[in-house]
Amino acid sequence: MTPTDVLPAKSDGARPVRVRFAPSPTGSLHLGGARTAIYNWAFARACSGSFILRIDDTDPERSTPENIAQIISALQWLGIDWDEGPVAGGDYGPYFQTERAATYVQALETLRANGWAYRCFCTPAELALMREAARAKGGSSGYDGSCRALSEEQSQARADAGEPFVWRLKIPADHGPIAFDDAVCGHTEFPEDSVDDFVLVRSDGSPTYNFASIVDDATMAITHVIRGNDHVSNTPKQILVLEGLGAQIPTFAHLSMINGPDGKKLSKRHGSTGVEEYADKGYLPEALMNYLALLGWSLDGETTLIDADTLKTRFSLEHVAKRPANFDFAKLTWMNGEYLRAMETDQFAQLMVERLAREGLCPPDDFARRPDWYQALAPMVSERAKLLTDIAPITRFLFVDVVKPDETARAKVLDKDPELVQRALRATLEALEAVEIWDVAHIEAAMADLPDVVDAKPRLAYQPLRVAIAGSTVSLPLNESMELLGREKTLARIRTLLQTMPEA
RNA sequence: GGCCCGUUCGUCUAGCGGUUGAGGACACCGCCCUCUCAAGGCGGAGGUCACGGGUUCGAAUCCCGUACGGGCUACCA
Repeated sequence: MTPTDVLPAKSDGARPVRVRFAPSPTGSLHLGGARTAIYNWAFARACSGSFILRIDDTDPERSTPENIAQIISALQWLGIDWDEGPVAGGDYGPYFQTERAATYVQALETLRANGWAYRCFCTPAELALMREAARAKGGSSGYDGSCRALSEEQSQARADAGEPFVWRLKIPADHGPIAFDDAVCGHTEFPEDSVDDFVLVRSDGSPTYNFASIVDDATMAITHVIRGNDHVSNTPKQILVLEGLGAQIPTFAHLSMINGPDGKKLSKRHGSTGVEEYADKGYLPEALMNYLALLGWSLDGETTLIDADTLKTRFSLEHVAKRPANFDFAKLTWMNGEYLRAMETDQFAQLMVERLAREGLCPPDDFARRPDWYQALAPMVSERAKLLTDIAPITRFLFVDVVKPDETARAKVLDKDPELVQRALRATLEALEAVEIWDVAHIEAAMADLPDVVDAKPRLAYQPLRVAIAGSTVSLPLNESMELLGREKTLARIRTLLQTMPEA
């Protein structure tokens, strides 16, 4: 097999769309990476193309199996599926760069055969000096190409003698500016002298990112390279490699960066930057995907709630914004609430039990044991929760044995008008003790005239009861709460609170 | 230093030369609903479209410059 066999033939015919997400596993999947993955995935789906996951692990120092596993599970959590890559397999593998050494060797062979590569023996010290001098002169600060002067014999002899060297790209002297039409940024041009003869293969034989990545894109027949804005300056280098290889040049689409709320680069300082942290914090994958999709892309400027199915059919590169976006936690959180409320009752109830069980408030199989109870509770909770982590605080009073009035309840209710509290609680107790059938309808009927009985405004008449059963001035609706709590517990809590009240 | 890019309400965005007195969403404020909190409904405030020059009958929309912000400038990715 000759090197060119692995390269797609140059052709003007429309190729089937193939895009890839190629994270380097030097850390977990962060928000920016997740958005890039979502755009690639949505684009592939909308074009009926293929979405490929490739692990760009050419940095041996920082790449770890743990990071790879984490990235994969984060993508799965988000609901992103890939047609080729780790787990999925595919015809263009392997999908780990560390397993693709042969491909890079072949690509280098092709480059050499085409006169596009040469050995460089310069030492790091020499290189540093060179950069310094170039920068002082005020021009571009790249490699000056001194090893180009070496003849093939000299070069080979020094290599044979064991002198360390790297392979550099030999950019044709009269090349001219390198231009490409970015699907997001539009026409982009780089002067030829702004790109230097960069390193292709390190002295240890491993390929650099700018070489391996684009060779893989070519051999994997990638048609659209959708990636972060930080790669714009790498693009001319990669195009040059493609030219040297005689390979087809894909369409590039560079996405703007995501900044923190303060407009500065997103970092831990702003809160969570890793996708899995959002799962822990109680965000739904659908909400995170929706939010991230809208951070730099819009469907029509009006629609804000966009589900995965819509993304998969309507996503397009044309509406991707050029400018960087600031991450807004408040909007993400609002959106999460929207998705929570849109959930089917049973589905939400299951999530609820999962969360409660995690807190030790109920057994893991509690939903199966009393589905009706949870189905009644679920809508009241989903209406109030913004995050999954809100569930436990909201419902805790239904699961614990005793509730203790919190500080606000003390100050604003119990201590404020003890006399009214006792009056209201006694009246409530009396009314509830008479309830024959313990359900919302009967409880409600019994409680309806409480304000008249205690001669207080409704809000004041009912607050003591709320404190008694929930220990708080804020709770789920009372009648429903009492039904769910059960007759005995409800009455017991009212009596308990009454006993703690000072004698009037 | 050099090379590239960006700049519309606090934030995310719509806008591709006239139909825009710049539209939507989050957040904020008010009212309604109401046993609290939410949810929901209604309404409000918030933008001299970074700035300065052009081009044009007409510019947020096209061109040039300035300022500010960002990226790259490694044998990192």
